Amino acid sequence: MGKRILDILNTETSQPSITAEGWIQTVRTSGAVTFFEIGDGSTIFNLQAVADATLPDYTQLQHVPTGAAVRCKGELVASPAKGQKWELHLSHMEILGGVDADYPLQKKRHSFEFMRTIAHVRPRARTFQAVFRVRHALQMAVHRFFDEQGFIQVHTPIITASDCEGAGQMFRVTTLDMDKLPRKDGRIDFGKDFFGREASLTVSGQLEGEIFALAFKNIYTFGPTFRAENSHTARHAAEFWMIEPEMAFCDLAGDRAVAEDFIKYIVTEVLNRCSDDIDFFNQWIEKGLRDKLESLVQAEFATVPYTEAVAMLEKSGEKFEYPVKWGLDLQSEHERYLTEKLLKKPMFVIDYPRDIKAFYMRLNDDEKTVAAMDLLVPRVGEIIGGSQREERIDVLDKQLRHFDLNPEDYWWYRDLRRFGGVAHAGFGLGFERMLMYVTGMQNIRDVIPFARTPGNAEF
RNA sequence: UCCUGCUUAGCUCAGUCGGUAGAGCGGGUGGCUGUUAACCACUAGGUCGGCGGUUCAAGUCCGUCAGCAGGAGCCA
Repeated sequence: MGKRILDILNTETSQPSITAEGWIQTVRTSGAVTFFEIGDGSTIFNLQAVADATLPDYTQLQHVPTGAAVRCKGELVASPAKGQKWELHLSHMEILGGVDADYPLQKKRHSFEFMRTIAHVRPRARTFQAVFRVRHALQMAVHRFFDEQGFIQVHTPIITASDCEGAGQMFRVTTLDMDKLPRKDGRIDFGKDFFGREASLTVSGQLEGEIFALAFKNIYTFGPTFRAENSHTARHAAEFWMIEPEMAFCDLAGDRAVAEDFIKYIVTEVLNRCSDDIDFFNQWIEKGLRDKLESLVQAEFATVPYTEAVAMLEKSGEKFEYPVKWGLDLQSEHERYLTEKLLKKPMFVIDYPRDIKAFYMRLNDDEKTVAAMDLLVPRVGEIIGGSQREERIDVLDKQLRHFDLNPEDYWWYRDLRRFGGVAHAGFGLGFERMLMYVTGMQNIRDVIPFARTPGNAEF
């Protein structure tokens, strides 16, 4: 195994003899000299390999196609031309894997839409190499942050028989024979199914996360999440990854503090570890991306109660497509106006009306609002949603009835309030949405290796 | 599910008022002593998404179906 391209390019001195392996990104011929750019995914930059007529089989090798897998040997020397510090003067090049004529990647820009149809070669393209390097770095940063803060990661179940999750349409999991469904009283008898009851793929690990928070104090989940909504937007996928920390002995202010530290930490990590990739996105994908990220890290996040946010919007004089009124949820145009135009920095909106939020959020003393928080950031809008959880069992039961839910279905969730229950809080962050924010990519399908969306599960 | 838009060469697109199908990139061939979105010349490459209609004549107008994308809703 030869050195990675990244290591070769970071060499301090010239090298009389090195081996480099990778895929041909592009070939240029000028007179008696041919330039091959070779990449292996380790960095946004390619290694320029230079060949002339002294190379054995030079005339054949001039025609090595884009995409070919090669092993190169030669001398690494300082490059006389601009564009790269080092280049490889070839003494030998071996083609390990050729390329058929219908190789779809060309040395030009393709539409992201076309790239989605060739997800098996898409990771070879520069933009996607950068996306998936950053995806890895961001993921590592998430684990590192929580580990350093003393959080325990919990692997909450992917298959759930709990119908208490109640956040959108769920995918059913079954081993029943679809052609011969067992029936009882005219309805499908899920008692005959694998788990003896209806089962689905999880839409959230939060409720199970609360169980562990009430044992380990600070925990987080980071796993796949599934929503069967027929959503056709750039921000929705049927399968995505979600991060959900949960902290016991913690109120909404503590929740906010963790969220702010967390976002700043993971963005800082990406800036430090993927600086070249961020430069690439800054140039080709989103102008001003680097400034956006660096100012997020510096900014002191604001906190505005929902009631005040509504008042601010009402007296802004701004014309909105959707109405602004106490009791209505904020539309993304409202969120963006607040964070981009009015405050010009990340902001938490807290204390939302109880009727537009979930049953488990802690009821405030005014009995009209709940201890919820959304973190809004410029150019994206909502990126985190969280709350302090209702720990008082009488109030929780009242909330369940208020939302027409049956307390018996939530027996273990209620037990947590009877067995050493204590104030606790948490939040959820869609990993791909964060990745979109950090890379500037505008479609969630382009930050997931193999995206699942309605009608699409080819790869 | 609703609304809007798109579908023309391998890819990205242009195609005017309805009148013989176009460019760039990519492929092939040749040229150029250092290129970096290389450049220059030549060349091959088309069921204009499917079906139906209007018309002397449809890529273009109308209807319909399909696929894709975006927006809304829902949310992460």
